[in-house]
Amino acid sequence: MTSITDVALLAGVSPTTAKRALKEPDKLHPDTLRRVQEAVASLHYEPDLRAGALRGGQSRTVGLVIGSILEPFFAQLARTLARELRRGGYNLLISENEYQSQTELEELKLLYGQRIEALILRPGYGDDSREYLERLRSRGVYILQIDYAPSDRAYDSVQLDNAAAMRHGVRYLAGLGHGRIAITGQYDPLLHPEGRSQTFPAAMREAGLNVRPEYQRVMFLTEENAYQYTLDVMRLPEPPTALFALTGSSASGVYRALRELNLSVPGDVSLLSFDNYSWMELVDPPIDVLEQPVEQMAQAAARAVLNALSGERKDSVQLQLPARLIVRGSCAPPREQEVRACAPARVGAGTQNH
Amino acid sequence: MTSITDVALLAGVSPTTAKRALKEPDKLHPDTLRRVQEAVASLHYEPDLRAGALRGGQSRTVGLVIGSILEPFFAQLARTLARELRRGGYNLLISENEYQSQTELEELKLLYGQRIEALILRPGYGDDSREYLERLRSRGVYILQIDYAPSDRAYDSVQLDNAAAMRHGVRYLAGLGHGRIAITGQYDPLLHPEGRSQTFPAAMREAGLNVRPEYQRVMFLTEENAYQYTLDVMRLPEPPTALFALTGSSASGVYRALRELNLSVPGDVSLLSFDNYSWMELVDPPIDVLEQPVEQMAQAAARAVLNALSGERKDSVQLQLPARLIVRGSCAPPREQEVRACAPARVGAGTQNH
DNA sequence: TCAGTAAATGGACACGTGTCCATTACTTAA
DNA sequence: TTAAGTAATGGACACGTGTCCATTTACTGA
Repeated sequence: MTSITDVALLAGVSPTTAKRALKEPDKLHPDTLRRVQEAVASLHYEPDLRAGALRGGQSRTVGLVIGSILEPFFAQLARTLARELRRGGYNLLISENEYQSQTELEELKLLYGQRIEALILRPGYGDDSREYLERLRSRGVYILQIDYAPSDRAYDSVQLDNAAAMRHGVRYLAGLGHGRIAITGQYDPLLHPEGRSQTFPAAMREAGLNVRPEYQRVMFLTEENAYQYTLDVMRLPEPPTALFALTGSSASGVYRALRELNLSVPGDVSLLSFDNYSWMELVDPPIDVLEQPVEQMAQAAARAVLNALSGERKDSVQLQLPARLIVRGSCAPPREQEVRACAPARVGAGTQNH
Repeated sequence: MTSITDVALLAGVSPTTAKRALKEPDKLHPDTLRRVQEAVASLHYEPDLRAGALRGGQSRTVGLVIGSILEPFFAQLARTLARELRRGGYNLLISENEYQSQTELEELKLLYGQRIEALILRPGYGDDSREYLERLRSRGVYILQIDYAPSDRAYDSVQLDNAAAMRHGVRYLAGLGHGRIAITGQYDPLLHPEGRSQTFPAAMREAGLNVRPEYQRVMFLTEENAYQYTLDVMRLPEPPTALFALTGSSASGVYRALRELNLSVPGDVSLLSFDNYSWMELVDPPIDVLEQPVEQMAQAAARAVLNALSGERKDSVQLQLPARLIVRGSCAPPREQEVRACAPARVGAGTQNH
């Protein structure tokens, strides 16, 4: 392992001088500088960043914990974050928690083992990891929640305005005449913490609608779970007239199940989804979506981290970005008999809607 | 920053003893062990892995350079690799090269700055990075190529049997009667190095078909490029009767362009794609694919790396896994007039086919 | 020529860990 | 009681870097 000492030896100078040739070349005599540079070149010397970080006390490293790298939303987030942070001189360590608090804690410990300076986290939030986060913060790690943040505003956060998006989505479906709306997942503070299902009941109430207990199921946000859920819920005596997928990959599972059940969209059931993935405009009908401003979120997050680490500003960051509804054709009014079936609820709702 | 020294001080023992409480607890007197453990708990001490790695000379870190984390194939690869390597006690650093040799070199340098012990690489391969790889190897970094490897077998590799897959795909299309086949990208050793377009001409020759120069274009494997390519090539006087997408996200771009051109699949043009993404069976018609055994590739790669790092075996690894053709309905014989139009070529081919 | 100053270089140490070897305390056998 | 052996603990150093301060060299002006 060639080190700066080897370079110094070859160039016939002290290690300090050799180091200066790399960091402050203008402080060296031109001849010395040249000699050292030649030695560096001939030995192909490259500094050990870990050693430097150890001495300097700063790792120049940021940790990222996301739900799943297979979800394109997170993949794009990770890519942009990595790019922006690198531009600011930081490396990004990526790990997954599968939305589960269980695996989260050990991921966090591993990251702290690398002495990350900041942590960008899609929280899964068991009590354990919650306590650990607090410890991280007390050690000086800047913590930024992304994609979801509990209501207590304990840490900075960048996320979609989930409540508004849910309101928007539910109002859109209710406006078409839907009363029996089901979402692919139910909020649970431990097992399924996220801001969409959490605000679903309120959004329904505002639209004058009720959440049907038989549509509720706590589950992780995977395609497979959404598939199974759809199969089950569409076989109920009174199936939903509209399905609302909380993530893009959930939508894929929903769609697959509907196909298998030979149900037409939007004839038999309407479909609305979060995220705007490119395949969603390729299916027939193309899917109505609530698009997240991913790029914008990632850049805002990167900026918040770089700001915090440069020690410039101390004001709390609580960013909520708006979703954009894109209508393509997967949502339509429910069939006549369905409308009649749930008319009472809807009529009562009509006055409160808006 | 609390270190083992702080723990030792609090427990009233030497740093060496304190360390032993963590690594070789059975060598300590029970009382001492307890005292140290209490100190560790009350200080919430967690070792600095970087410092340990520095002293031990081993970083327990593996680097991964892939084309794009947005390509689900790579995302799944990264996930499984991370999981398997972690099980073996290694961390995975992920970075992207966008299939370009230009950005690759600086990614590699940053990774070596972290003193990775092994490198798993989807090579982009400029001359610069090629030389740098050789240097990495001479420094003891184990190098494994993934998804693509030049024919020189310079390093270990795990990849799809691209030549066989291309043969399979072309033969399938030719068997349906297609003569004008276009692939979404053309091999170029510098700008577009990958094993599919590289072996396309040979596969066509074997089927007795010619590669049309007007279908050839060097381009990165992005959805957008595939989209633009499809628009252009389908507007030629003699457009292809079958499109062969080299990656799953390319297929998405192709599909979008075909929709925009109001071309029906497989009526106007057939579509075959690499990768098997879940949306591909949701579109109408569902897409015929050559599926890669992603999971298997990732596990083989992880095994190769762990073996090499444990110093057990030294035999070269040159793994080529087979693709699986899944027929769903996006490929069909070309229209009558098309068949007639390219009949001469095809008839000549018929005798050589098989 | 000499003092004074700036430029150029070198030495010692610290970061937090792991390893090697030395030291002390305690047990066992003759 | 003593020597030998083992258990338990401590001290010194090294990994490769960055920082601080000391030292040497070159240059300027009177």
